[in-house]
Amino acid sequence: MTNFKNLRGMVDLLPAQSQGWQKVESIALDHFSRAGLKEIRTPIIEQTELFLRGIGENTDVVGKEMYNFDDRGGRSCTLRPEGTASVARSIVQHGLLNNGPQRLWYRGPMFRYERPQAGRQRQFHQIGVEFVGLPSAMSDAEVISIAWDFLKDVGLVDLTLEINSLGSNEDRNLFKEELKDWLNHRFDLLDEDSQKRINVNPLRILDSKNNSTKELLREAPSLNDFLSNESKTRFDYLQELLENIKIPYQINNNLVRGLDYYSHTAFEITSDHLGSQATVCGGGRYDSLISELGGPQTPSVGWAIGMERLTILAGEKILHSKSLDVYVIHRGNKAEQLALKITCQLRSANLTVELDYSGSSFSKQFKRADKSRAKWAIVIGDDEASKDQLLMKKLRDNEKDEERKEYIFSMEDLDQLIKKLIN
RNA sequence: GCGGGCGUCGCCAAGUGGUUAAGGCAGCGGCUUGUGGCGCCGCUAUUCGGGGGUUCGAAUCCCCUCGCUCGCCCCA
Repeated sequence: MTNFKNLRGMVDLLPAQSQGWQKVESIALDHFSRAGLKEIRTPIIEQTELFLRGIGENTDVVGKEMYNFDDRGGRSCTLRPEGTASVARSIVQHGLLNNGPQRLWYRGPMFRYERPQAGRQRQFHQIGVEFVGLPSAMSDAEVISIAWDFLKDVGLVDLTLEINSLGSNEDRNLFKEELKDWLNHRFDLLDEDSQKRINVNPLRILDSKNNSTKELLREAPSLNDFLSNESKTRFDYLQELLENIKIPYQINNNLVRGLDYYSHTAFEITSDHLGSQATVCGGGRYDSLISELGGPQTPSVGWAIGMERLTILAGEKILHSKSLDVYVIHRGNKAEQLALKITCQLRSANLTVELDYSGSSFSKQFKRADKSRAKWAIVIGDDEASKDQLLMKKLRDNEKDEERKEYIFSMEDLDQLIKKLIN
């Protein structure tokens, strides 16, 4: 076998899809720049330790999904499974916080060794936002609104925003102990996964999908009841803010999320058009991540959107590509030279131009011109070339014959020609 | 990592053990060596994801492997 294939879960983005991605990305960039965000680009490889510390050793992502390897110097390296830890690292390393809070966005490939599924690949792409150094509930609301408006603008419908408060670290630790206690008293009633999690990550049991565990958990203590007054007030205020800017939300007290660094606000935006991987956007507040990585205590909030899932949802709507203005048809040696010349000139006048390379009959070239959906054809053959002229013909206009007009231009009259093409 | 379905030309597919692997779309060429959107004609898989096995004979049966897909876990 001499043919090569892509590795499992590593997907080629083909020309048919790349236009849709570009469109989505340009909408994102537009939203980000209007929100005053700056881009940050970090390497896709980091030392493994960063993710162990940042994401948490007991999370699934770290425990079973990372691509790790030793480099030639014997350093343990990891292909980043998410963006936030790297961004936090970079901010601390370069002392960006000395310039005040950072409002940033990033995009790029992430890697997780999982079984591929619809909307899930081993190399996948996130576009994300981080507000670093801002403690207020208002920043939570703003960050959520950036995601929400962006997704709406891409044309997504039937989105649901779910929010929850995980409380402060103290709230959560108190609750964890209480929950562990409660669960241990009912150990035998739990499913196997949940039993394993009791000591490692009891919070995750809360959004167990196991039916009998779900049933049992109805009676369980709720994190909500362990929130301090301060945390509660904060969460209430966030809701008030969201209502104020007319972003509909649902409270989901079981929304915990799988990365250890979250505190207070956690949120997800989901769609029921995605199959079982319903989350398009996930995020939350991470007030202790930066200090965990050796920086100052820095309250922060952010989210990430999965590009694969987003483009699945955006579907056809987004795929309209820029249509061609001109298709250049030519035949003969002299004509060829003029054809290339006029193509370049039109492009520098900002027109979209495609040049035929087949060298086949005019009839064939016209068929291709028609198929290209260009508005105009420019024709250069021996006749035109010898007179330094070109012929321009209007294509597919209202499907009416009288619109198929032809015009002859001399190569000198470029300005007139362009004017004709643009109107 | 676990469980179910699937894999025939660039795309959609028929074929389910017997000597030549339908068809449609797209592509290319011609009818029409200088004029398009229709029509007609022709060409395009020594091969059925890959490897091995069973058989006189396999795309069709078996094993392994790769990939896709759905669900679980988890997440974007």
